[in-house]
Amino acid sequence: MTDKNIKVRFPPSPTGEWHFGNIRTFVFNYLFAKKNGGEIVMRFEDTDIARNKPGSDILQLELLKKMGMDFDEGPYYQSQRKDIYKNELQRLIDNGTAYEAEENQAGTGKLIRIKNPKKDIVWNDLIKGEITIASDSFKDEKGNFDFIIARSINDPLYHFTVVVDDWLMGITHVLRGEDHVTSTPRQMVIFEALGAPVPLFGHLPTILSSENKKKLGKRNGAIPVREYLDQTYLPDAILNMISLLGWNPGGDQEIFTRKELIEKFSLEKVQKSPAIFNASKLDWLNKEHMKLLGDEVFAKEIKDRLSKRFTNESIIEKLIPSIKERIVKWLDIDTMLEAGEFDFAFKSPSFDKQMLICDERMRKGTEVTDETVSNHLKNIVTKLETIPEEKFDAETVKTTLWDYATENGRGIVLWAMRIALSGREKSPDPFQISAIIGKTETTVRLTNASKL
RNA sequence: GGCCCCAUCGUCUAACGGUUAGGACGAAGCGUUCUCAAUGCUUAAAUCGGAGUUCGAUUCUCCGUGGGGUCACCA
Repeated sequence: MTDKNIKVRFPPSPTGEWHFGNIRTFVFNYLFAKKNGGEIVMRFEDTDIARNKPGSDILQLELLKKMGMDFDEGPYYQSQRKDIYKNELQRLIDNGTAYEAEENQAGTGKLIRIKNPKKDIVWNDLIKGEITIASDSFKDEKGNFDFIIARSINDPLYHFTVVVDDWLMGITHVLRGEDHVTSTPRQMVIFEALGAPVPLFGHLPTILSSENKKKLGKRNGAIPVREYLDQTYLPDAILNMISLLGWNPGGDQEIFTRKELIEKFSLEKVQKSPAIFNASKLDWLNKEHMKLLGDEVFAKEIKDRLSKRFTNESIIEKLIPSIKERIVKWLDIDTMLEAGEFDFAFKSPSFDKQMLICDERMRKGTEVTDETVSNHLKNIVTKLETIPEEKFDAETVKTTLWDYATENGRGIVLWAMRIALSGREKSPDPFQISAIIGKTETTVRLTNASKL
């Protein structure tokens, strides 16, 4: 079911970077357009020169690209369309729906106000249903019912430029944040004055900050989406996360590919009430999406990152499985790398001999001396000597040592072995380490430790 | 405050007017285990309140309460 006539828009103002609240609106427009075979127009609303941040349009475009969200038309810049607005403004004055009022504050001309139709304005919101707002609500503090649409004939304001553009660009569906609900009747009045068809409106519930449950914004710690990308969260995981914020196709499924999201999206299933962004779910989703990528991608990411510090490729290769299960995002590999968590694989550890003795919890009351530990390590070496070089894998090492460890206290024996091999309190198990570093290195490290 | 919108576990949410109100994240506990992870199992956790309609309301209506949005010569 596609409708070639559907056309939506992305209309950001270039005033900074997007957070989840901003991009969520674009995601829903994107999903809606893709689902229905519609088109997307990109348009920068930069009529307030004072608020614009130079370069942020580029940043926003880059983010869209990184997220894999494309558009079909534009980007337009409203600042380059002043002639169009001027003509339309003049037309409204001529047809009597708007008029020039008092001098503006800047003293650069006369304000243009639009006549209040003095009626209830009703529309059927795609998400919220029928909404009625009386045009009397346009009244400002000074009691003026006719709201301002331009500072002067050369200086149009937001409501006016939006309407003119949506009309001229053939926008059929305006999907935007709930914060625009009260500006919708004003814009409908402008559409009417222009003699333009009114598009369909759908107002998405706001995303609230977990901090103070207010609309997400720079003030309450809204993190730019770019930072999540920088932290190597997957675009598809972010897309999945955002989509589920205020929308759900109706079942128990949580993991959606981009394709599935597009297939299943529908405005009817959009929630009416605001949602709070929950970062820990993103971690989980990201992990799930990494799994979807497959083993080769894991291998490549891990190799690329480890080879920045280490050169022994066969060891890097052996490290892959144990890394794979520990990470939530690619950046975690770098973090672990910097924390020295992989050093044991490439060089002998140095550690204090106290560490070889496991703590009370593991030795369960048994007295352990340096000497017993030393003997255990020597015995382990003796047993490992019996394994042929080519059969020195984790499984074989384990079966070779298991009974001995069990008889003498697994906590005592295996802890000592693991420390002797890794020098770390937290690491993969000693059998895996042995397999990674190989027979020779294993026996050398164990022997050295037994002499401490 | 006026106007508009909304209301299910802590969070995201599911449930033709009939379900022991389901799932997921997170949390807790247990199992496995030498550690950390991972994994498996288990548990706790919600229909805002009050009327009404109905044989029967999470679901429909009204009132209350609560939350959010918005009230610029910003967008």
